[in-house]
This record gives sequence, structure tokens and C-alpha cells, in this order.
Amino acid sequence: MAAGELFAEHGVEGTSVRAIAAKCNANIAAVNYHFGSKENLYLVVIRYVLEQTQCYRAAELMARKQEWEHDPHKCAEAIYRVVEEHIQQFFTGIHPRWHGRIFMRVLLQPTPAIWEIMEELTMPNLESLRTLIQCCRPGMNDAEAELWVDSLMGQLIHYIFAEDFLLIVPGRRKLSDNAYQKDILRHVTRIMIRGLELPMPTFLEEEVPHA
Amino acid sequence: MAAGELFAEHGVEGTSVRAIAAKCNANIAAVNYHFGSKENLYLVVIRYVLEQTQCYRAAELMARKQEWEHDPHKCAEAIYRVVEEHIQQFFTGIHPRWHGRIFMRVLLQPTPAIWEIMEELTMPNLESLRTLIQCCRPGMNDAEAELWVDSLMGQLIHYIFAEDFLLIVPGRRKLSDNAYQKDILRHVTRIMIRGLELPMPTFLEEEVPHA
DNA sequence: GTCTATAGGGTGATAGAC
DNA sequence: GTCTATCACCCTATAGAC
Repeated sequence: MAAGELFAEHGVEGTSVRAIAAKCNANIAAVNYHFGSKENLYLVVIRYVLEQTQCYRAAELMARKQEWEHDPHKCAEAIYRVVEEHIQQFFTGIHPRWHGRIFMRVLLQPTPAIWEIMEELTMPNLESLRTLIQCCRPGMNDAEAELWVDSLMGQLIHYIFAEDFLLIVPGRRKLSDNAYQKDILRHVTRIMIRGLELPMPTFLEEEVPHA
Repeated sequence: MAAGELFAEHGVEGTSVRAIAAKCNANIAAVNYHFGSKENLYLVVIRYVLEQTQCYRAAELMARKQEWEHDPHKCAEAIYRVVEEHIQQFFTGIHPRWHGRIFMRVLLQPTPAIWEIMEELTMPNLESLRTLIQCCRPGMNDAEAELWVDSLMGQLIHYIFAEDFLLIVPGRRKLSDNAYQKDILRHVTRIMIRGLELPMPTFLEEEVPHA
């Protein structure tokens, strides 16, 4: 959907149905015919993006937690795999850049209609992340686990959110840079593992970012 | 400025000069007389907010770094004080909630004009943070230090950015909750200190969030 | 400096022919 | 389903009286 690209970059208010129609060589009236209204089209785009970028790995890991929850080394690996999935979903070329940016707009300004979609598509992942972290540190209460989820998501989201700003800073690498993605993955995972006082996997042992 | 509140909540595109004028019982023409255009008013608001919420503590600490840089315990305390300042500036009631939200909009969608302001008012703080972290871990290169700054800022910004979303999650505390602010401060600081492998200050020793 | 009035243009949505 | 034409509205910005 070409609409998403415009919504992502200029917001709902900053995008006109006319611009959307022009971008995909369609008719203004046709857009309204298919989607009812601009507002509704926005919701359709959001649902599409959230479906595309859903993360399942935390839920998968929780489904077979008995295989790893008692081994701190495997807990650390679980963290790694979860961070890896999120970076794949948002940073790599799997999805166009505007997917992430739509997500950011949604987080910044959620309407009740938007929240229904998030409750269905986003919340389960956050819930899984929370319980996964609780598995890594048995006895951790919900409030503290939420802080850990916030820390993880915050670090990752920041790169999408502030991408345009960071790009203007001289000497910074682009988010599409493969080596940069790997550095972020390694860095964030290490912070989480060290913070949760889990054993550091050998493949994450000290190795400084290149540039 | 009442304009900022509207810009913060609905974005530039979603805010009309009429609404601004109405909110402060002024005339539509008067607004344009004083600020030239809506776009310019937006820039004035941004500059005002960034000036108000500037953080100086990192720069202050760097100015007298010889007092602490060789003592890991004092390094850890420096980290704490920097995080504390940022939380004070953005979470507590010192500034109205819309200050933070304007900041988020600016990060999400920086124009060249906006960036000039950020270069002047925001970049110095990020630079100071980077060098401060490098002081804590001598020999750390710029790329890695940037990752650390990103992690710190990402964790903090996330709470402002996704505030509305997080509020809808059942059982979550409000960001204005004083105990919550303290939990976040303690949590983020601990992550940074543990991640940088500095000694944990006694006042941050284990203590679980309440709720 | 502040107001009214208005210009000049863009907006979302729809009616009705094809 | 797709198009043209059009409605009714809201927008920014300004000219000109006070």
C-alpha cells in the first residue's frame, strides 16, 4: 500500500487522500469507495503493518520453556534470539522502512480504535517478553519485569524513532548498514544479559564495534 | 505557549492557527502578526522547549572530570546523576507533559530548520554524554560509546514516547507517579552501571519495585 | 498592535454517469 | 468498480480599518 508510505512520513493529518490516489495512479473516489474514509484506510494500514511485523519468538520460547528455563546459559541465548528477531523485523530489509515508522506514529498517538488493534497484535508479544524475562530471573515480580521489557523495547525502538535525527549526526552509520545492525544486536543483548546477571554466551564475548 | 500543547498532541499538520488563537483567546491575525507563519511558530515553540529542557549535568561533570574519572565508584555515581537529571527534566512535574511530546515529534520528523536548533541545543548534551561514558571505560571507541548513549536515551525516551500506549495497558503506573519515576531511575541506572561493569553504589543495592 | 473581512486554495466525501 | 464533477467546509495568510 502506497498510502502507508505517506502516512508514515507525514502522519494522517499531513497526508491527503488526493496524494495517496496520485501515488498509486488511482482515483480519489475509488479510494473512498474501497476504504470508506481516510481514517479507516489508516486503520487498515496499521493492521497490515502490525500483522507483518509481529514477533513470535518469545511466545515460541515460552511454549517450550521447560527445555531451557533451568539453564542460565540457555536463558541468555533465549534473550539473544528474541532481540535478534526484533532487529530482523524492524531494522533489516525484510520490511520497508515505513513499517517501522507507522509503528512509531501509532505508539506516539494511539486512538481507541488503534489500541484495539494493538491489543490483538502487539500486546501478546510484550506479555511473552515479560514472562520470558521472569523465567530468566525466577521470583522477579511483574513491575520489575515490565521495567526490563521497557528497557529492551526502548533501546530498539529508539533507533527507528530517532532514525532521521541520528542520520544527520555526522559520522553515524545508517540503520540499513548490516554491520551496524549486528553491533546493535550484540550491544543490546549484552546489556540485557549482563543486567539480568546471566552468563555471557561465548559468541558475545568482547568484540568492539568496528568504526 | 498554548500553541505548544496543541502541536504536541496533534502535530503541526493536525493543528490549525484558528485552534491556537481560540485556545489563548487571541486573534487569528494576531498570531500571524507575531510569528509570521504557523511553521515559524512551530520553530519558536521547539526552540523554547529545547531550551527549557536542556541538560547540563553531563557537561558540568566533564568540566571537572579529573575529580572523579579515576575512581570507578565516582564514575558510577556520575552515571546516576546524569540519569537523574534526564528523568527530572522529562518525567517530573518541572515541565508540562507537552514539552516531552514536542521533543518526540521533533525526533520523529526533523526538518533542516529543526535540526539547526537541535545542533545548538541538544547535540552538546549528547556529546557530553558520550565523552562521559568514555571516561568511565577508558579506551572505548566512539562507535561503542554512541551505542551506550543510544541505550541510555532510548530507555528514557521510550517512556515519553509510548506514554499514551503504556497508559492503556491495564495495571501500569502513570509516569507522573513519583515512586514509578524512582523505580525507573534506579532500574536504568543499574542497567548502565552493570553494563559498563562499574561498581554498584550502595544506595542502588537490590531493592525491588513495589507494585 | 489588534481586529474584521476576505481572498485563494486545499480538504474529505459523495452523487451520478459510464 | 471506476471515473468526473461538485459540494460544503476548513485552512493559511493578508489587506485594510481602527
